[in-house]
Amino acid sequence: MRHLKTFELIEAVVRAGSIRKAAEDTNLTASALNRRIQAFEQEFGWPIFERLPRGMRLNPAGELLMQHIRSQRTDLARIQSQVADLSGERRGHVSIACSQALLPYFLPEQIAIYRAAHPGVTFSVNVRDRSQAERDLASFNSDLALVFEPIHLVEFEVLHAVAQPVHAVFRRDSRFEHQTELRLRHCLESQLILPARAYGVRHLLEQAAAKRGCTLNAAVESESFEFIRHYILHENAVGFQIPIGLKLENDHMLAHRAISARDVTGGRLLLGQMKGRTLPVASAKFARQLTLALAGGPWSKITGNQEA
Amino acid sequence: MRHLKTFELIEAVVRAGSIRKAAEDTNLTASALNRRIQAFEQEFGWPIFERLPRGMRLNPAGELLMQHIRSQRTDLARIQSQVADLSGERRGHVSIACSQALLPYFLPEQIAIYRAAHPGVTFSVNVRDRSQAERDLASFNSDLALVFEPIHLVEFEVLHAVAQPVHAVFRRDSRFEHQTELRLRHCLESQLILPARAYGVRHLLEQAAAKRGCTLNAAVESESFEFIRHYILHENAVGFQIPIGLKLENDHMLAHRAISARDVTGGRLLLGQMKGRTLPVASAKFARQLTLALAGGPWSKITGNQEA
DNA sequence: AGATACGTTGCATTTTTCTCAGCGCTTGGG
DNA sequence: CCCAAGCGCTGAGAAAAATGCAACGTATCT
Repeated sequence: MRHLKTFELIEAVVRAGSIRKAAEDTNLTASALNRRIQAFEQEFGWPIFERLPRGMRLNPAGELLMQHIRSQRTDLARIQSQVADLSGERRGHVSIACSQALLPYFLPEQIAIYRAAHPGVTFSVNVRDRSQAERDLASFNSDLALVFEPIHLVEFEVLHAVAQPVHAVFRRDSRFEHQTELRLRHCLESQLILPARAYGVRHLLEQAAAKRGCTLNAAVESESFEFIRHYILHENAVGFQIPIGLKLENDHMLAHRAISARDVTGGRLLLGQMKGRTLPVASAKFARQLTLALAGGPWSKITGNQEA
Repeated sequence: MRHLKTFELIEAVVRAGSIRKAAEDTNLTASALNRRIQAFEQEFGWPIFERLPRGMRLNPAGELLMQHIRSQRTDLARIQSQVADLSGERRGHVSIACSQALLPYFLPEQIAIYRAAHPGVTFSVNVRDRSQAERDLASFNSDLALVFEPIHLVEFEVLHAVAQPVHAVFRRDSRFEHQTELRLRHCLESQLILPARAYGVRHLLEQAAAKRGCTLNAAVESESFEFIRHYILHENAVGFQIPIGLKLENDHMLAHRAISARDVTGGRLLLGQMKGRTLPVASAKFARQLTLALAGGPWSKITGNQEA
């Protein structure tokens, strides 16, 4: 949009850290860019940048303004989305910040379902850990967040929540295959493949272990859930994940089963948005679909034994 | 602001109802204005005006956009106000929609107190009836509303509420002067000077009368509370107002006294803002002052007999 | 049917914005 | 200790965008 050019330029300067670098990014001369910034500061009434010998940085006034710029831009996008909707065009874009567990099965399926009904709607899916996801919402970088056990919850408005017990993942030929109830102490006797400490599953396991006075000794630790699943095939070890990231149907190699709730308390998978924000039409509709899927789908029923 | 020029022009067209009239208001040619509107519609993606043979009118998309424009403008003003505040300048503007009763004593005093502390803050005070006041908030024309017995309350977020019984106003030489308790039936024996039907006091009186099966016969009816007060001096009649609009101290001509709560239920004076909106610093601070004044000041204690 | 008010368009003109070159300044490295 | 590099900033001419003017087509009201 033409009339928002000034705002875009300001953002470019913030990103680049200096006028000269931002000028290159925006296909402008440093002098032209400089003058637009100065003209804006004049109209605004106060400087919004600190001039440092190495470039520009936002001052407190600028930080305040940046918030306005971001919310203003997404608000306008929302209006356009609403207009598109009332024109019957069903266009729009949905941006989601999510935990890794949603990547293999749940989100691909849900997005495919939605796009089958509304091919004009595009999606962007970003993997974020549980604190980053909330920052993404607050800075308007994502419309929705679907995260396991978020931390802060200050700007986070919960749209839906489902319980997700921690599941142990193991090879089909392991001794767990035929046990009726899975206890944590049995798992701890095996080699452990643990997710990194930033993740909710790890956090729940640590809590459970601490309560029992034992420690978790990871044979292998990884940030990638996909790696963990694949590693288990090579070494007869046990991994831990939440069921929404695991296959429901049979698999000839891997199986998974919930750990008894007596040992490890289950976590919550939360669908949320930024508090108080009105979402674009497409995002709001997709959120409704996710809510229904989470509430009514098989995901919510996974509390007992399942095979991977 | 330069980059909001397009928005201002769109607003001008909405107000004027046609490009040519709006062009005069904005010191532009119809052709220039027309082209800017067209350019904006192009960028926005959809037309926002209906072209009628008699001029332009917003279409549904335009209505949606107008909401954005208004909220966007006030949001920017809020940011500027916050910046002014953190620069220690304590500048800003407070716009208030209020009932007539606040005009003679309460608001002038409160604004004077505030401006003594913050001379950089300017005020605009607009008299609005109880439904108009809420519309003013919703369209961002006012930051605050201070109204007696508002009607809709949908977009209205109550910041503070105080009870205001209906008071009878009469000449000092009237027979009410020495009565201990004032009953409605005594008042109805006199000539009545009533406020217009739109006002809350009238509404409460009508309710009370209807409950008793009697009717209110106005000798004189007026929209102006000031007129009513002055008229009573000429004809020995009785008027009705709420105490916040009446003098606390003695007055050699007029006196007032609460009507028994057994006869007329008291109304509520509400201080409010638009639901969910973050007010500019100056407005928020002034609202806090008003809240304290209403809660702790003599206004809240006026439930018994007082002299005007 | 004529007058009027409306949005819209082509073209010359004015205003704004941008580029180019250069200045003064601070900083990091030889 | 000086010099190169990077920074924000300024002046003057070039380029681009916005504007004004006159005119056109059309629907409404009298």
